[in-house]
Amino acid sequence: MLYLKKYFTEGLIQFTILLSLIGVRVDVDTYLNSQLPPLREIILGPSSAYTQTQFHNLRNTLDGYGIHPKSVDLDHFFAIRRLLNQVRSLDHLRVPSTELNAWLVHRDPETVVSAASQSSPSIALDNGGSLEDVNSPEPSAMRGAGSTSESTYSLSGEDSLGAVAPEANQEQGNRDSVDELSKEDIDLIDILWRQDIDLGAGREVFNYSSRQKDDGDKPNEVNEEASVREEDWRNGVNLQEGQGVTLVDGETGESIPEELSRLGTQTSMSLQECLRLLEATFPFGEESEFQATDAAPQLRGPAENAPSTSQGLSLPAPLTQSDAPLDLEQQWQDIMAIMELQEMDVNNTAENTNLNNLNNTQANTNESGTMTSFGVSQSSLINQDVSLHQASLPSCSQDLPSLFNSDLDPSVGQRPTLLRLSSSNSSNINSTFGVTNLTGLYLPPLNSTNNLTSSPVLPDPFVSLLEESMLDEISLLDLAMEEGFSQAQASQLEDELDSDSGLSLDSGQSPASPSNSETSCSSAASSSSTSATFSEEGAVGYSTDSEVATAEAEEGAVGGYQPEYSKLCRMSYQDPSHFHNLPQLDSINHNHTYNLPLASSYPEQPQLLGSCSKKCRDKHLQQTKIHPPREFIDKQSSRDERRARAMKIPFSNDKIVNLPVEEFNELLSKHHLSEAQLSLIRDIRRRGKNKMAAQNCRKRKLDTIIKLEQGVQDLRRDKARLLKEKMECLRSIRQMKQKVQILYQEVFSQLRDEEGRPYPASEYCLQYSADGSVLITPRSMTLEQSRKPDKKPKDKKK
DNA sequence: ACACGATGTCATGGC
DNA sequence: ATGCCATGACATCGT
Repeated sequence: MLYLKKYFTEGLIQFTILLSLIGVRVDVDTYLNSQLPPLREIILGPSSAYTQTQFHNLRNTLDGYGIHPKSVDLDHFFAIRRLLNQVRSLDHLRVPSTELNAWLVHRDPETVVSAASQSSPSIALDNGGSLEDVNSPEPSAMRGAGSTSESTYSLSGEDSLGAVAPEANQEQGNRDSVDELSKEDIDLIDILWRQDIDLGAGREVFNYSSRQKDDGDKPNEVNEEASVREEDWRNGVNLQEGQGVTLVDGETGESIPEELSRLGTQTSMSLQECLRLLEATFPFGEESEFQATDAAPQLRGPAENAPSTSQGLSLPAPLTQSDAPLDLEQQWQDIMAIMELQEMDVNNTAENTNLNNLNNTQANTNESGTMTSFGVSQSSLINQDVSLHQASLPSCSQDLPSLFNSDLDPSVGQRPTLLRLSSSNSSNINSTFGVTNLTGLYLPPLNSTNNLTSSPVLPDPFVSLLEESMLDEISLLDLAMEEGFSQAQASQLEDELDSDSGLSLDSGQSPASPSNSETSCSSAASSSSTSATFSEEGAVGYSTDSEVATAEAEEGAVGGYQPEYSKLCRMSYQDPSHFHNLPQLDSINHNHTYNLPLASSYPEQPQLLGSCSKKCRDKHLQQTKIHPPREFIDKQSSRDERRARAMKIPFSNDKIVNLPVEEFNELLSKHHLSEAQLSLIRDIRRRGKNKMAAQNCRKRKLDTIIKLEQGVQDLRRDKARLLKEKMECLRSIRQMKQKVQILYQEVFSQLRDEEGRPYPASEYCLQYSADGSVLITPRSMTLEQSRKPDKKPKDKKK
């Protein structure tokens, strides 16, 4: 539980975030696997499945190797070959393009990474291997070439150690469950675990433990080592070896131990064989080739490949790259490189692997071909994995301080090229990560003590990455804004960009729908044989459909009563679905008789229908559409109509309601009506008009609500747009600051004191005066100036 | 039986 | 002063 808890708390969150960003399929089970043996099997299945796919390629690659010198036995050779293929296949299977991302992820939660590597067949192993490789500064007797690389990676080794230890712990836990560990092993595990807790603090101890095992293995010949390892694994020490061994082997940067551990975890069957294979293959320089060719390309992507292979092979490559002109920025680049080494060992290794691959291509044509292709893919992968890098950054940021503290190894500076590349990547990652999350953070470092190292200056790649990250956010906003900007998206954006509670627009569509429905209402009404045309207000000027016309003709062509029409409108307005319901629509259409003296025209129907429930009427209506008007008479309509009829009003309610005052008065004047009749007519007119007014009023209310909702949406869009603009501005500002920083470094590097010596960046810095002049000032002065606006211009002005 | 929405009606106020 | 309109409040009806 402790392991799980630790992993979850420390790295799982970040890891999950990264995974989500990357879209990589990383199962939490992988982590659990280390802890929970049963879960391994789950992984094993898929891995095995993958292996099948990979075999062909792997065999080809294996063929390229030919018989390894160590493999004396032909049978042994075949067995090794087979196992190797399996191992490779596993690697391939694991990490597609996304694997690179996974590798980075492991870097960040170092402990997690290692654990994941072991447990998860896919990614973690390689990482752990790389890390371990880095970690183990010990002389890798196994690998001559690896030794050189080791020194370079030693810096990162700490991190890796931290990462490795967890793996060991997890694996131990797993294997403990399977196998029993000796007290020594347990003690060692505990030590490692403690170290893991410190995340690399206990590196030495860990290395020592690993070394012991490794040393024990190393003295022995490959076969012996293999046997020893096998024994360890059998004993349950495998985990330790997986850890420690990987460390030892890791010196070469080879993830072999991890792979072996994987095999052990995945399939207990082939451990011995795997060990033999590994020993046979790896002990020599070929190991690097092996990884580079096999593992690197598909599985690990650039990053993963790099670690293992890079160590052995990478060294030359960096040197070659070192030739590249680094004049201006070397100082800070060196620093950056150091930082990057810790952080971006993966990247370096990847690049190294690429370089190594290039170098090796001549030696191994077959593999070289694959490698070159992979190298391209790797680069692409790196670019694609920007998000992942970002995710991994946090750990890097943590590492930075230590880097500064540890200060710089001259060796680091010696490898500017690699460092640069890697550093650029790493810095990008770091910077991007930090910047994305903390926009303002970047600048302070530039001005702050970091200026000494000039690490703050970010290479262009960083800018690009930053921009990409920025663009991603912006793109989201754009999408939201430009493309419908669904409320869900909008809400997400707001949640992401700004935790602004605000109104939930979820209801927004529903309000919008009414408006749509309203329009649709008109269209529907027109389409539905009702040629009614009503003003917004509602019911003015509707023309009845044919049926209505007939009804009116029958009834004496009373003016259509608008309320019904408005009713239709309202129905549709509120709920467009009503239109779809033909019966209702029909009823509405037929309802024009509402104001008419239906009693006269259909004296009988209303009564019959009135006795029936509305459902009954609906049924009746459906059955007998021939006489719709009868059925639509409701109480209220019938009430006034009946009253009018009872009062023997000579004209329809429709006319009473809708006629202009003048005409209405004329109409009344033409007929000799009693006071009761006149009163009733006025009441009918009043009620009818009030009805329409009420409908219009309600409609206006709805319209107002809709408009308000739309206004909210518009405001949200504006907000998103403004945020986008803000992001763009911030981006541009960052770019400008970067440029300024670069310029600063350039200028500062060219400054010389009276004796022609360059100013140490640690002691001096450039100050920008208000008049635009630039002064070089001791940092102590700057600190004082920050407190007091005193400036002592020193020497040069530029 | 109750809640809710739709609709109609009344009363009121403003234009 | 009258008519019209808008609107709140209430009642009614249907779901």
